[in-house]
Parts: sequence; C-alpha cells; structure tokens
Amino acid sequence: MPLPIEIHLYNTLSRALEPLRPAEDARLRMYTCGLTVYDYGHIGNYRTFVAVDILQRFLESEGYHLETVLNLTDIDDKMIDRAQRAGRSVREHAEIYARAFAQDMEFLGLRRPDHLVRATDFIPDMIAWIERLVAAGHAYASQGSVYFRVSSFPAYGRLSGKPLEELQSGARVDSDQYEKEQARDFVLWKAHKPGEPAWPSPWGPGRPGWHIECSVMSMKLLGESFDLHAGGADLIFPHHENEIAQSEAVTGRTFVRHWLHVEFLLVNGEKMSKSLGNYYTLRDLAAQGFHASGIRYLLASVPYRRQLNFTLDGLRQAEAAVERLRAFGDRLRRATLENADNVELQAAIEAAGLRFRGSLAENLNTAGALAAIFDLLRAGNQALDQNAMGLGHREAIERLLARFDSIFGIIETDDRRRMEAYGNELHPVEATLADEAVEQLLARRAAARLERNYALADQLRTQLETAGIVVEDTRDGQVRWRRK
RNA sequence: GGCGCGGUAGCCAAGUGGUAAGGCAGAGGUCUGCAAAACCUUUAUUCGUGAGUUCGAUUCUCACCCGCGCCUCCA
Repeated sequence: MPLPIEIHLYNTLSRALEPLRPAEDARLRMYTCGLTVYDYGHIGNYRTFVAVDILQRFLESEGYHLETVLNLTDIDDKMIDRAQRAGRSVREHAEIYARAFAQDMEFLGLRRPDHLVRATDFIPDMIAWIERLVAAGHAYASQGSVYFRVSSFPAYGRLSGKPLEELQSGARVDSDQYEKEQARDFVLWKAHKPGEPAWPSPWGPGRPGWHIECSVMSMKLLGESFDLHAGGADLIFPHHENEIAQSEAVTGRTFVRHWLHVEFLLVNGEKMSKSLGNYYTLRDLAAQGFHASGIRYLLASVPYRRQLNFTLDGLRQAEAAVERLRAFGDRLRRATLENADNVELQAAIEAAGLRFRGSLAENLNTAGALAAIFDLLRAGNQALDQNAMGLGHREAIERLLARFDSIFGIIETDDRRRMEAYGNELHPVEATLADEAVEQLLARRAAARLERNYALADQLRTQLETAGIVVEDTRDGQVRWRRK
C-alpha cells in the first residue's frame, strides 16, 4: 500500500482546492446525480460518470473505503411528456431507459454504485421530509402544491454565488401554473394534474418536485452530512443550491462537505442537441465501430474541470493512443529478460509512479497522469530496444500499468465483449470470414511466400484486408492477424 | 447584466515566477520481399492582445478581444 498522499479536490462551495478530509477515517460517502431516464444517456452524461468513476477508483486505490449512491430520476415533467408521446406509462418508459442505462454502464465499465436508487422508491421519505420543512416554517402549501420558502434560508445562493436579492428580481414567474409567495421559491411537491401519475400526500395527490429526491435519498443512505456530492456543472444552480437549502433547513448541519462539478462536454464546439445532429449516445458510437476503451480514454483525457470538445476525430486519436498502450503491454509480456542493472530505467519508473499518483491527487489531473504513463512507456521501450531491462524492472512497470488500468480501465478491456452489453441491438460490421477461412488463406499465403511468389501472397493479403482482416508478419517469421 | 470555465504547436492537452509535459497526426530512420504493426528520432525562440509588477512572466496584476456554460427543473 502506498504511503498516504494528500488529495486536493476543487470544492465548488469554496471555489478553491481543498484537501480531502473524510468525516470518518478512510471512509468516504459520495452521492452522484445521475440521469433522468426519459431517453438514452448521451456522451455528455457519460463524461460526468466516467470522471466520477475514475475519481472513485483512484480514491479506492489510495486506500479509501467508499460508499456510493447514484440516482435515476424516474418522475418529472420530461418523463411524463416523453412517456405520453411514446404511448407508455411513465413507469414503463422509465424501465426501458433504466435498462439502457445499465447497458451503457456495462459497456463503459463503470463501477456499479453501492446504491443505484430511483426517485419513485422513496416517495414516503420525501413526503416525510417535506412535512418537516413545513413544520419548521421553511415550506408552505398552496393549492395542493408545496413550495420551499427561500427567504427562510439565509445561506441560499452560497453554492452558486447568486445574491438572494438578485434571484428575487431576476426570476421568471410561471404564475399560470403555480401559486408561490415569491418567484424564487421552488416546488417540493406538485399538485396532481389530470393524466399524470400521482401519490397520496397530506396535501392531496401529487408528485415530488425534482430537487427533493436527491436530498432525501442521499441523506437516508449516507447520513445527514456526508463527504462528496458530484454532478454536471449545470446542476450547480438551481438543483444543488436547492438541495442544500432543503436539507440544511431541517438538519441545521452541513449537508455536503465537498461539491464536485464536471464541466460540460461540447460536440464540435457546440452544445449537443438533437436538432444540430451532434447528439451522440454510446450505442450510436458503438454501432459506428468505436470501442469502449477509446471512448473512456477520450472522456478521461481532459481533466474534469475543463470543457471537453468531443469530435469523432478526437475519438480516433484516443483509439490510437489506447492501441499503443496495449502494444506496450504485449511487448513487455513477450520479452525474454534476464536480470539487468539499469539505474536510469529504475529512476524513470519511480518518477512515472510519483507523477502518476501526484497528478491524480491534485484535483484528478488525468492529463498529467496519462503523460506519466506515456513517459514510462517510452523509457520501457528504449530499455527493451537496448536489451537493458531486467525482470525486476518489468515487474515494477507491470505493477504501475496495472494500477493505471485499475483506475482508467482501458488496457485490459475486451472491447468486443463490451459490445455485447447491447445484445443484438447493434449491427456492427460483422466479420465476413470465419476463423478457419482466414487460416486457410493465410496458409496459402505462407506457401506463396516460401516460393517467393509475392504477387500471389500480396493478392491474398489484399483479399483478407478487404474482409477486415489485418495481417502482420513478425520478425521471427510468425504471422499474426486480427480483425479491424 | 451577474456568476463560472477556458483561449498553449495541424488537432487534443499538462504545466511552473527562471525560460514550454504527454497523446494524435506529419516528417526522417530501424525492421520488412513489399507492407502492416512496433520501436527510435524529430516537430512551439513561444503560451489570445496590450500594458504593468519583477533581475526575469506562459505562469502574478489590470484592461481588452474571442469561445463556452449557468442564471428555476439541461450532466
């Protein structure tokens, strides 16, 4: 186990890097705002989830014990709207996309959270919490709905840096629908409208507002005060601001110590939207032949607090980088080594390890961590070229690569298997030749080469290439092949 | 307008008050019958613009320009 290292993470609340200090030794409780399951998650959603995944894996590798919660919102305006248009019940609609989400998680290799929760499973808890807010004077009922009284919570606006007064004047008023005391007040419970799902409550039938679910579920599972809360940058206001208000107004305690927000992903420099035709889901990309490891690499390669401009060209670059990492792993494994002294290599390995870990510890600088790994890769290749790597060096390098991969999850990833997450939904380019047919053609080619009939040999190779088979002649006379 | 993120080589991108990591692509080379793959080498007198602080700034300060996000339910 490595020596303890101080980990710094940017806290949106303080707008500064702060050392990570768990409430309990080496125990971290973390909540992540997940997806509203009205549709497939898109690449932007998964940027957030990959960042959280890598953070969690890193923290675990540093010896922390995590308890994690991820929520799926399965009841809100959009859910109702989409379900109606699809001619399904909200419940059925949610079920379809929750399953799709599970497939996406499997495809990308995202760790399952300890608790994957859905809003509608916690309605009674939400009602109970709202009752407490009402009893404490922080919320009021009005025409079957219940609203949070923002003026009763002086700290409101601290997370997003919005002055209370401004919220008052700047807010939009949807007076046609709801009766609020003040425009900035937000809804905790929505009165039932015809055609919408509803649950009984002290205020009559209705359904929860969006924000309350995260407060209630997180506190129920992680306690009233926990360590980390993550989500997309767009959730800072109003979602997380409201979560803080709802929670702390009742408990009087710090709801969350450390707020993490993942910046937006853009596509070709623009916000993703269906009308622009730049809206990607994971299954879209998989169907185009892109791999889980490449997608993960690309999403992880830009530190989470920077906007990430997603392009297909960038994805191709990422896939190439992954290939190089894997090739190095293979080369290491295949090399025949003896013991050898190599002070320089030893130093390079140690430097890479320090830099890798130090980069991640400093606000999850994934770009720096990757650079450390590629430095290691070059040093290793050079040593192999010069026949100057010892068994001990290889062991040390493999250990570091294993640690890298336990966090980034891209080397030992069977991309073809990952594709199976989507079952027969996808129709990727199928191999046009069976393995036996490939071997037969390769045998004919080998014979042709022996006879120095290179015209025929090349013709056979071209034939295989057309079928998506890459042929590689190695130095020792062996022939390797793989499917593109 | 308010709050926030960012502008570093063809593309992606790290970084520090002391003179520019890494990846991809490109070029050259090793290997090869030729390829492919792999490996090695190489690619920014310069970090949006202007001014200031400093012995010295890409890194600090100020102004300006540009891109993006949030500002009541979008990750």
